[in-house]
Amino acid sequence: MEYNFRAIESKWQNYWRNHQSYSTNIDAQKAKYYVLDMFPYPSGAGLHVGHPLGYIASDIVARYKRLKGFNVLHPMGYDSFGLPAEQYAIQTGQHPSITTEQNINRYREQLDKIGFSFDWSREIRTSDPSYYKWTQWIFIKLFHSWYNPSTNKAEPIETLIQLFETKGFPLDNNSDLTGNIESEIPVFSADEWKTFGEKKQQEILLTFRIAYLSEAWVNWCAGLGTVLANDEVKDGVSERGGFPVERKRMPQWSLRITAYADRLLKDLDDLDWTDSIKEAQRNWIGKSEGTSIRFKLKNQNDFVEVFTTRPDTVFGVSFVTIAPEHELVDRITTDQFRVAVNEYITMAKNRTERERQAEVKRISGQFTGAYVKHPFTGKDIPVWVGDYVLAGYGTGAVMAVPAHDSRDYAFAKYFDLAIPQVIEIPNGTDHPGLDKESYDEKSGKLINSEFLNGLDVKVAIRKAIDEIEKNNFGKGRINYRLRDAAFGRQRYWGEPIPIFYKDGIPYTIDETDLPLILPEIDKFQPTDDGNPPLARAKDWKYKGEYEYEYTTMPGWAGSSWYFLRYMDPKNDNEFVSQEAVNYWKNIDFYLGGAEHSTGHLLYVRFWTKFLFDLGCIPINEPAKKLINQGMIQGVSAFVYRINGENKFVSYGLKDQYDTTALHVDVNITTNNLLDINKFRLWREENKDATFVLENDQYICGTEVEKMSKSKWNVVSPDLIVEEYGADTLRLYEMFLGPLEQSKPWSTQGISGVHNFLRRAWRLFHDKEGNFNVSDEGASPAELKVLHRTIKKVEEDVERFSFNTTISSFMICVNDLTDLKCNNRSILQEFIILLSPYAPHMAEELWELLGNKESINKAKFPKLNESYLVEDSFDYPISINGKVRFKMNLSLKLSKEDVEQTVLSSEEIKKHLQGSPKKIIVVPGRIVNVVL
RNA sequence: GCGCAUGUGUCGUAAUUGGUAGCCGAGCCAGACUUAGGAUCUGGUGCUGCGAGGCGUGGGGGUUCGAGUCCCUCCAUGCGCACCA
Repeated sequence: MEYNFRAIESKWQNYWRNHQSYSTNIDAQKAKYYVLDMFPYPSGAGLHVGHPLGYIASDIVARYKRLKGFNVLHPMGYDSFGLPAEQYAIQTGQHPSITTEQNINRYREQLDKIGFSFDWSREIRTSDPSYYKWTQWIFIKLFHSWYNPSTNKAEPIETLIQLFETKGFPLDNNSDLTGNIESEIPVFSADEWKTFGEKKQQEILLTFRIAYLSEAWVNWCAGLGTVLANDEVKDGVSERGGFPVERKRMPQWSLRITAYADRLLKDLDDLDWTDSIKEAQRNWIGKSEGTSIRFKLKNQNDFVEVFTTRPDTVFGVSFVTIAPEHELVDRITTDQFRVAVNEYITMAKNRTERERQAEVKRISGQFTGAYVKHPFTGKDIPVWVGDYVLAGYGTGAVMAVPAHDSRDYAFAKYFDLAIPQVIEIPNGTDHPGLDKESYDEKSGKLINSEFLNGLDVKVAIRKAIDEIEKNNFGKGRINYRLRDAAFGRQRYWGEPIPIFYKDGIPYTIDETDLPLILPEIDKFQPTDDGNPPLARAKDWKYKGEYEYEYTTMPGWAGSSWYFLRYMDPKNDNEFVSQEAVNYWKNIDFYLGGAEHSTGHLLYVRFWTKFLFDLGCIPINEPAKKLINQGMIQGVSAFVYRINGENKFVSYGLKDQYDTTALHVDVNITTNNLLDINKFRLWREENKDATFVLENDQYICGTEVEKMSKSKWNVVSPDLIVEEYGADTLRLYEMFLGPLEQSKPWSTQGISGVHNFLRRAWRLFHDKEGNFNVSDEGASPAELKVLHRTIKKVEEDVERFSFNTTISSFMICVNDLTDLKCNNRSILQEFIILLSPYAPHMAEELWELLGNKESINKAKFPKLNESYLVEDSFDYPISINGKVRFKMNLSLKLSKEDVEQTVLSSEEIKKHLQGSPKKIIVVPGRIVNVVL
């Protein structure tokens, strides 16, 4: 019987389903292992061959760990709230839940065909009320918590109220409570606090909550009609849809992730994640240490506070620049300059983010007419407004040191401002001089700087901070680039925020009223008066009386804690039971795309730390080990239409005509050759197309691009499964190259792995195709092949190198075929090794070998190194003609003999039997001697 | 501009601690078998040279008895951040 993958694969997929082979329960007797894939958003395009890449790798790890005796949690679910389903609803009126349901069914069908060992009894969907009930529950916790800087963790808001009741505000310890708080909090005493009414108290508390509502600058995307978080904006346009994004000030729910900035940064060190992801997160958090300095305004009892990392250059300040949005602008501008300043600010505000970024090189600014006093010299320093200063970073104001900062330099040159030098440019640098560009390096000796003169930059920085703090001009300060995360979306298809308003103050709904179900509405657009779609819901009031919050949670809310829910997905009383989370703890192996590095992966760490602080879970990081699978790109195919004609010219001849390149569906091409009949049927307008061929063929042009429906380069795994089987797909995707590398999809070489499976199958069958294994004892050669493979497979899986494992399998099968091996025990162990990679075929052969239980209950073979000993001599040697000689310890000499013996190469030769052709000389290592 | 990653035959790649570079697969060449299959099997295949040999891991330099691997520098590609003070 030939290897009939179709029959085998459907047989075993049914078996696994009917026997619930992969459902998992807590088992205190066994060590746990948690393998998790980043769950997909179920898009309308279905799975393409890129999706399964990571799922196959994680499935191999899950199956391998089961064979190793671990209790493996390997769940799957759907991140099913999101924009595309809603955009589709706006266009067609079809409810997003219907679209989502359809897409999920299609995903499931496709996933099932690949033979994954997911525990589907634990499936979750973020859009399911039984799931988002707990997302809302966590939001309520976030609302009722504040970040206590002196304990450095989140605490119930009651502990803050207690502090207010006993000490008032600010608190007497030196912890910088306001460092993370944007709004200005008035000073009040404990007694005053008690006299404040409910409304005033709630307003004050709101500014401290981890989930808080405030007037804030947001990324407003008019195209999507919603606010976006920083990581959802790329190059000034929305990541979804590519619509322009502008800055806008509006009331906005935010999560105080900035309170966790330092912990998010520090704890990266202990994570086994790739450097690039950790670096991306470090950059995103953007910690910088510096100093705040207050510059007193001339003729006014107020000051401009700046942030700088270069306090050493304080004597080089020639002006101060503040952001156009800065609250001081209006107050300090003199009448003489008011018109010009207002004009400038209007211009700056009307530019979109994209325009602003595109025009980085263009310098603009306006003098306000105001002056500040230099803190040390008392000299007058002009104050300018400039949009190169960002309102959202630091204090929104900078002390400009044009001689030693390139941006200040450009500004000073443009407006012809002074450029005083305070650092000597060291000899030997190729700096062209201060009349050409600024000197930004952090090295050199200070000059023209009073008490800093003669000091080296690094020393001067410390000295400057000391002096600034001593004179109370400012203080050392740590700044983060990270911004609090915008949490409300003016959209329908998301979790309703469990908030209602009473007297204009937000309150959380009672936990017993959860979940707050997403109400039905008839249209998905915003209302005519600009409210989010939820405002359309009829009779939707809390307790029939209070208005609900109309914005919904962002896409990343549900995914920020889903790994916990898998542990206990059906629990109606808790988001996860203590028993479950204490057993499963964190993810042992997390796999997903690198595109989530500053989004999901930061948020899930944030929520985990928050839940840890409140004592809800015993872990403070979600995943110790993370691997990012590379993207599988599509290879797009192009046809070239002669302009103005319905005539297409083959790739090699296209330059002789005036043509337009058009994407063509890659599924109607084979090896870049266009199937002309299919092309004519593909689209109505192609029916009468004519062609200019080369060698009677139409050759398509190609280009590697992201796999996407619009580029017609999507290859579905279904076709591969249909033609070659799921096991071949699994093997091939792993064989393509290192998991983490991106690569274009190509089926060149798929026959190689397919043939490998057929050859493996043939090991178990005689020439006539009858199942045939022998019960004779295994030969030493066969044992050697087997154990070499065991060793390699084990090492490779442990270091997540799957492509090399497959080479080892191929070598193993080649060797066993050469040895004409049909030994039962050898083949049985081999098939266990193979089972994580090609589970269907492994199950079938396992059954033919007479085993009653599924192969996933088998034990991973034990390695016996003694079968691996080489029969050749092993030697190292030689430094500068003098030769230290080392011998394979299993042969003649002891370790001590080896390390003490010093011989010439002639002498080595004497020690060797026969006369070696070549000796490879290696101090301290063992290498072959070629005889 | 800053940061991170990558660079090896015709192609995908391998070489776990510095130790015979190119395993495994694809492609190509030759042959065997054949009910002609997109089958199977055998041999060959880094470059160069008739040959012994020489040269070869993006370029240049260094450390080392020995470098694809470590260090410096430059180049190219990909990704991330970007007027972040």
